[in-house]
Amino acid sequence: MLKKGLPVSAQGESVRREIVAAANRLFYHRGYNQASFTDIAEAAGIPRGNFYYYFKTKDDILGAVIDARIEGIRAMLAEWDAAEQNPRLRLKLFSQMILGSEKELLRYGCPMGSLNIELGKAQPALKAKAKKMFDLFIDWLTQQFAAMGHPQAAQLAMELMARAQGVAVMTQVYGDREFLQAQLAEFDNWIEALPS
Amino acid sequence: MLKKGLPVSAQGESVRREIVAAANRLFYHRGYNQASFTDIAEAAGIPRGNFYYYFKTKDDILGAVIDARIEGIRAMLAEWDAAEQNPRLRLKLFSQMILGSEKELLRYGCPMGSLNIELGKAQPALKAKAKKMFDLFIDWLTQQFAAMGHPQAAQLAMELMARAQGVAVMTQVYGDREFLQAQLAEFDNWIEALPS
DNA sequence: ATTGGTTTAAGACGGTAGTCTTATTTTAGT
DNA sequence: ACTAAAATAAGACTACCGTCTTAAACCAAT
Repeated sequence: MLKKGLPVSAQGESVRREIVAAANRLFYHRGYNQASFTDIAEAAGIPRGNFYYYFKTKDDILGAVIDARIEGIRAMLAEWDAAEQNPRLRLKLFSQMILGSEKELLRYGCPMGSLNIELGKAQPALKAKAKKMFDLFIDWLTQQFAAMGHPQAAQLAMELMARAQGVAVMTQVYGDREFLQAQLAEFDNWIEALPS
Repeated sequence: MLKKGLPVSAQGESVRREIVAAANRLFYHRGYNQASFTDIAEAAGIPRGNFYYYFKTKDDILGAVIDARIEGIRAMLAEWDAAEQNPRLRLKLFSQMILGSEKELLRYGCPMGSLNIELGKAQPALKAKAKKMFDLFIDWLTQQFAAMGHPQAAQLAMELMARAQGVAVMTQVYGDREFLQAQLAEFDNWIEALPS
């Protein structure tokens, strides 16, 4: 028998990816603890019992989901870096990304923020993994502010991320897309008004 | 038999309040869906089976918890109104309140924000109740900004609450009390700098 | 002291959670 | 075609979830 979670053939790999994709969606839409194995199996189109071949525990699935999200974030940030040299314009790509996920944001909030909040309450080991998604953004934002010659780049990054999270929370709480759009317009103004 | 949730004697009332207090704490610390009847019963010091006498369903308990929280918020806002006439200084009471709950904020995030995010994902009826906590603050903040003669008082209220929520999220994610303190100091500066 | 309603206590109930075992089918290399 | 590994499928298992019933204990009013 094979070590769990490491399918060998290409088709095994693709089933595994389907499970992760379905779990990713469900963890976001319902929350980690409210998404059951049965839910994920149905969404992925595999029988419930087949799970154990790919993942030993639900926590392992979350681990794989977070890894996939991290990979996605890395790819997105690399894309932004390649598409735009000017850090100010790169920051605008960040705000455009948020606007682009408007619809899901209204319904489910920020996938990083809501997951971290849920896990932070009583699942510290899992939360430590989930925090790494934030680290990627914070590091990237810090780089942009540093490239603009700002001495407190890391603090600015935290500030901007906090504003984004706050907007995400209030947007979900009030289901208010106009608030979201207005706040993102404010982001852009703030970015343009940044010194240097 | 008596209509559930309405004990008659004083001691029945006090047991009911203990249940609500224990549930309140656990819903905050673990999340609504992760806090079980068994947990609450243990914390309240009553046998599990005794619940049904006071509450028909878990949702009913949450309803009572939210009512209690709303009552607490109302009382707090009334206190602030009584203690301070100047709206600018009232807003500082708001930021002081946040600082005062620093310790729990670091561990569990904002009790209003985290509950709304959890319920917003897949329990719309319960979330609608939870949103009312936000309404109280938003209305109060709007009143203060209006008293300062600001034409866009409601928008400012949403903005300030969004910043507070964002700070709460990042504070919990990074367990960073210095960030919290620095951001609250910024709040105070921002409040002072507000035009009349 | 008895009665009748209030409160407490214990536990049964069906359902579903996550986990795990086992048997069968499929696949790829020879 | 045969074989050994990989993958699928079905369902058993324990534990705990929220819900609900029932009987005993308590208590105040007569």
